[in-house]
Amino acid sequence: MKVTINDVAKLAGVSMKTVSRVINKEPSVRKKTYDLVMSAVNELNYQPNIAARNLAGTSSFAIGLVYDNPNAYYVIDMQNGVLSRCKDEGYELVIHPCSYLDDNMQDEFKTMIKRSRLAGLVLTPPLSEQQSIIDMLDELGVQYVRLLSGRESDISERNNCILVNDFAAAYEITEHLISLGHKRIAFVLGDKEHKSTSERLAGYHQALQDHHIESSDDLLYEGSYSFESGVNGAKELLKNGNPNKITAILGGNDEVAAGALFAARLMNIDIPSELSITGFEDSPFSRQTWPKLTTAHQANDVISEHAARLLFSKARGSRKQDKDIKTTFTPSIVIRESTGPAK
Amino acid sequence: MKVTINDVAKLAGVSMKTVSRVINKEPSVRKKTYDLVMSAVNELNYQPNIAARNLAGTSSFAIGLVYDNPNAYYVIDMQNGVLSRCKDEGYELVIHPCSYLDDNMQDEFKTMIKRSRLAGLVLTPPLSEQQSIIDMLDELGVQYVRLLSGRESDISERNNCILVNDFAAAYEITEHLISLGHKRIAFVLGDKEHKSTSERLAGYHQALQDHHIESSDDLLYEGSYSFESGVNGAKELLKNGNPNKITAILGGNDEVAAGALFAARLMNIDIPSELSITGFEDSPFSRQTWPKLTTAHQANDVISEHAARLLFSKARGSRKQDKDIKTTFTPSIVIRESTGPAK
DNA sequence: TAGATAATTGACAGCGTTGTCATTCTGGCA
DNA sequence: TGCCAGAATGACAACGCTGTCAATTATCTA
Repeated sequence: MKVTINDVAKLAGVSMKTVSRVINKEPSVRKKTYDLVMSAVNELNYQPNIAARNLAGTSSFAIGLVYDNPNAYYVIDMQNGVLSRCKDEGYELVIHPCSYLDDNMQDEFKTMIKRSRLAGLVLTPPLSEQQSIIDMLDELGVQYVRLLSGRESDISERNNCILVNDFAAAYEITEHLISLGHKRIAFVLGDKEHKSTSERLAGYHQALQDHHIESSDDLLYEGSYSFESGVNGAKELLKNGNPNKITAILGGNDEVAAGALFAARLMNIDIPSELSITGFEDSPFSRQTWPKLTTAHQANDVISEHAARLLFSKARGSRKQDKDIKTTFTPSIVIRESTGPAK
Repeated sequence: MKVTINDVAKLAGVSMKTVSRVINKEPSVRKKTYDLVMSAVNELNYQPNIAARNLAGTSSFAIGLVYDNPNAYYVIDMQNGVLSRCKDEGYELVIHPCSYLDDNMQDEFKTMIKRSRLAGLVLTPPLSEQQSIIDMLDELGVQYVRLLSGRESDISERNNCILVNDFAAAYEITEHLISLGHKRIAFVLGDKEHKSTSERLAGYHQALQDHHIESSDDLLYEGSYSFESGVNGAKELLKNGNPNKITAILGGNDEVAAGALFAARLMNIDIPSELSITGFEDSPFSRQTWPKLTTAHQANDVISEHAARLLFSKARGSRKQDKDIKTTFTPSIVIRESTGPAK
């Protein structure tokens, strides 16, 4: 019934260990031997037993994806990206959602890691930004790759980070609005603990400054990355102070932008003739609102796939960086119907 | 550094096997011994090694979640539900997305199962409806629980199914519309291969019949469970034949309903004064459209958690059904702003 | 209280790999 | 041809747990 490495060895007329070498692509196996073993593997349709490999080997054949993000689209994309890489490498993926606000989390997390002896971890924001987590992982000696919002320049330990340049994305979006004649551009910010929030804000500020438009704090709403926050932020921004002056709103992400759109509807403000709204990320969301959102495309599945690549490359202990691995991603603007000329 | 079962045994002054019994909650361990072992476990902060358990034991400490569903909200909910149960039971979750249209899928699937020797599988629709998959699993002797759309009566092998009564949900939604005075109620159906589609259609028909409203094929649009399908379906239904007569549209699910809403906007049709629209599932979607959707609430996380419960209970080989496990779920209507009196 | 039955515990051999280290080839060079 | 370094292979002991079955202890019955 179940085929073991011994069966393959017997059929190929070599030792167990040689089969092991072949399936692990270890060097110093003669081509002839390699082919011999492989044909036995195929003939018997041999599948190495993961549990045994995990037990016997120094590291396991599974990596973990750790996230604390309520956005379903985001998580799924991340997951699929990592998963596709895992499949290619013959690894398993262990999913670990965890709330970084939860005090027990760190313990539980530690337990999880000890139990499953993962080969490595992919950390997504905002968890990837938590120094306490990083410290713990370093202490435990666990490999990890962090997905971070940032620019190439400002991260020191580049070799285990994948960067998303939210600064550039925000700059581009803001510039797009400016080119449409907007001057009073508001921003409904995401959670302020998230690095992406400050990066996007910085990009926005830089664009304004470069175009000699003065920024003002009453154009900012400190919200969170949620639909509701978008609703509330837009309501607040549009009612307060100089309602008529604001001609464009940057949503912290697509959900926020969708919320802003919702609020505009409530207030009978037409989009885009009276107000332009933009998002970030280009989640399916942005194509399902009315009107469709101008946003910055961020291929989360591709990004996470590269994170997994990097992790495997590190796990293999290859010193030199794999050329196929891209470690910096810059979202690019997608112009749809939610933005138009300033009136 | 790493604590093994032997360390615990030594500290507790019992044999390895007794520790094993304790951590596996096997019967016939004296209370005193149990406490002794447990305190040793706690003192050493012992974590059983999953790989070793998997290798030594007859079945592994991991279950799989298999899905083929493009809906991120759906998948995430399912995943979280199963995950929360896994955590309680000390199991790992292996995620396995797979396209049921793909010919290689079945092979790949088989490989995956052989590799990881999962304790069981949770199958979500539409995969759970594929007879070929079921046959394969039976042949392989793999435990599984199916999530299915259906009524209690019509499933024979009840003991490994969790049912969602889409019939009742559709009936209730349709009745709601009828009570608002609607007579020409259209339905943008989901993928016709999905059981949920036929169940919802049947519930709709039954409600119409019970209220002596005649149904007609030109009130039906055969689409799929996507936003685009909702857009196209609504366009088609509202332009064709008797455009003015249709006063309500049932969306096959929330995405479809959101699409229909989008189409209505395009056609300058006001919701709900000119047209009522409803969804299914009560995904976050339904609260983020304008206006918010009347829909049927379906707690996918709770449902999948129960699926996992059932799976574990079966894996444990308990003959009698665990009383805590609910195997039938009936979504209940949530009335929001997308439905109103027929004009 | 003896004897029998049931409950509890332990010894030990795997589970299917990989790591270590010893052994056997191979080809190159004197 | 003979010798040697280095490449290729193999033998065997882990890895940390659970299953099996035997040994021990507690409990019950007459």
